[in-house]
Amino acid sequence: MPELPEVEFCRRTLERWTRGRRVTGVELIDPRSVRARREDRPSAGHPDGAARLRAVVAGVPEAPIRHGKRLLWPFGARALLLHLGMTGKWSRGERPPHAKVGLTLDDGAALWFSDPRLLGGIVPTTRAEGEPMLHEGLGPDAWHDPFPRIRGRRAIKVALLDQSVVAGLGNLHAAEALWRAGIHPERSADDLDDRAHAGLAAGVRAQLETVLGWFGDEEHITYVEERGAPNPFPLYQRGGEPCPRCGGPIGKFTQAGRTTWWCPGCQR
DNA sequence: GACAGTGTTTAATT
DNA sequence: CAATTAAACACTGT
Repeated sequence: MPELPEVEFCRRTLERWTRGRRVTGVELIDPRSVRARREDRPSAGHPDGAARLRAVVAGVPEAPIRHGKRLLWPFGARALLLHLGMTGKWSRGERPPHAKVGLTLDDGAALWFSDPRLLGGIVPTTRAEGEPMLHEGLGPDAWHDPFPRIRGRRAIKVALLDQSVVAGLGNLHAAEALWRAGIHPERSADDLDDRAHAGLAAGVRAQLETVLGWFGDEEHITYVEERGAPNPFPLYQRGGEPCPRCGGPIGKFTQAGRTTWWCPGCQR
């Protein structure tokens, strides 16, 4: 369930699973997961998805490239644009529930794309067309690129969720980054001085670095994903619990239709 | 049964 | 024009 660190982990695992391999089999289990255009909704599955998918993976798989939450996975001259949506996941081994696409490799391994809510998708395209699709409408990558000076009257948390401002942050990590920076989620971007902006950039970097560090380079079970795994976040789904920094109760409210968790004691 | 949920797009509204 | 809200997508878990 992916924001930038989870998508980056997905990128690394796909690269590791397929380096030096070829795809020998493709199974399109649910045609709704393959789209003709990036912005298409699940109800508009690609009319010729299976054939287009097969044509792409006939090439030699290369390392996927990430920008924000999108991945471009080149296979020679063709490529797949991947988005995980809310519940998309690539796994290896046993076929998971809600598997939408299966790939068989020449080492016998099976790779699966599963996505119960169908908010993710796969767009078969060419490398040439995929490159602009990877970046279209997105601001600088929150991890690789210099953090932008955010402007506007909007609440800073809402601006952080706007992928055209900065690409890769989602509801969870945006809230945690603001907590790290000690900034109130409803402050407007224009209201932040240079010092607060620098703190925000540092908070985002620290948040992403921390979560990327949890994954490391090896195959790991991810936190919230495993049912019953402990929640490692100080704020996420912890309304009413004490803030680990100031001890005050964590609060939550709604912004732009999403739940914002925050600490009234240490976010000004 | 009701509702929230690590996402994105489009339309409607203020 | 800037910004917000609602709805849609489809399904699981509480």
